[in-house]
Amino acid sequence: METSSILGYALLGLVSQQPLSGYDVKKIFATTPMAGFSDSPGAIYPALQRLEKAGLVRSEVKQMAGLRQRRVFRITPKGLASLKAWMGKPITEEDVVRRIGELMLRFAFMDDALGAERSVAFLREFSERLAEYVPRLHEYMGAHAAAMPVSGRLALESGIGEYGARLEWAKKAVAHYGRRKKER
Amino acid sequence: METSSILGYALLGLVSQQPLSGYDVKKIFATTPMAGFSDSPGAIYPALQRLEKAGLVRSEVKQMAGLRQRRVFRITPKGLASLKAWMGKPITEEDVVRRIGELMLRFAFMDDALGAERSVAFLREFSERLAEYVPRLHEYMGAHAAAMPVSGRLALESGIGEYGARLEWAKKAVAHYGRRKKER
DNA sequence: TTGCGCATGTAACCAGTTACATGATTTC
DNA sequence: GAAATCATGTAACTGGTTACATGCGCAA
Repeated sequence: METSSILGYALLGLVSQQPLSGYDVKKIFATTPMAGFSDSPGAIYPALQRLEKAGLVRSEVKQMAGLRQRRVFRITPKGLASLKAWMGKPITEEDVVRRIGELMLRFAFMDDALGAERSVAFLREFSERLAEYVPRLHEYMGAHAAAMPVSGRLALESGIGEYGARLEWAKKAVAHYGRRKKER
Repeated sequence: METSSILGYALLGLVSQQPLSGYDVKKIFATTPMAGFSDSPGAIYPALQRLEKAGLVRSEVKQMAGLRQRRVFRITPKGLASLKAWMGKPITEEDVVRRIGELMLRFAFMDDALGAERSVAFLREFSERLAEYVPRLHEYMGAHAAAMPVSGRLALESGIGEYGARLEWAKKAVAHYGRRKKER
């Protein structure tokens, strides 16, 4: 199974929802809260080319009325399979500690790609991992606070706060899905 | 003024507090919440070499009693100047949107390197930028929530929650410095 | 007619990843 | 004496950054 970079999966996720040109992607990265990704053409176009070479997306040139030509990318079955495999991987502690951004990205397209049930399962697993990790951060703080420089300690507090916010969010999100299910 | 990568500044910050070997750094990245940085030798040793070539750190080989030799790095005046310049840069909205991790890193060594006053100034500026950005995220949510996929909307909510946590933290941190000042 | 937004791409460079390689010292 | 840990490094590869290059269509 082909694996991609984070950017690759972000692109795969985007084109899984709707066909997009490189320029569309550029606008998304430049103007929506999907920041963190570079909106430079030197990042986006080669990444799309790599995905196409790997058979995960395919493109066709369209010239629309009046406008100049655009190369529009859409996901292939193989691409969708790769996206789903990436999303469906179990969540490790390493993921939580070092790749939290990737986890959020995995979730961001999940409802469309894997459905509500798998999304809730992801959120529960995510909560579990967070619920294990947050106390570990507190312990670390307790053990080392005295030896740490002031701003280092504060920065760690910030990190703990962020992880706490993620945990709270995950619980709320599970509850949200619970309500939606009942409503049907 | 030499500029470095994020990793470069992280190393500079660490060796500004105490002399460290590459292996010490490796341990820090592997075992403390200073995660996000790779603890692989292929990242750390070349980065230290680059810093030395740029004159920002210097190293000497020490053989300690019984132990095998270690190459210990310490910061140079030029390195300290570079670190301070990086920390002291004004905080842009771009920083808040796309480089929030770098901002936290800038702060993490700030008290030692620039002192309490500059640290508080940084926190205030940080709070301001966040206080501008968080409402913008809420507006975006209000305007686009209906058109967004479920998990996309939830992921955005998570992002908003994280930024909110950072803002709360920054306010608390300013207050913390305020108390410390009074105590003296 | 100048300039901006749309739209796509390439090329040189650099830094980080992964994997490999080596050898000393300590611990079981 | 085997295994784990200490400790430092290199090399091939890959992907992202920065900068450059091009050209269309539209509006002032």
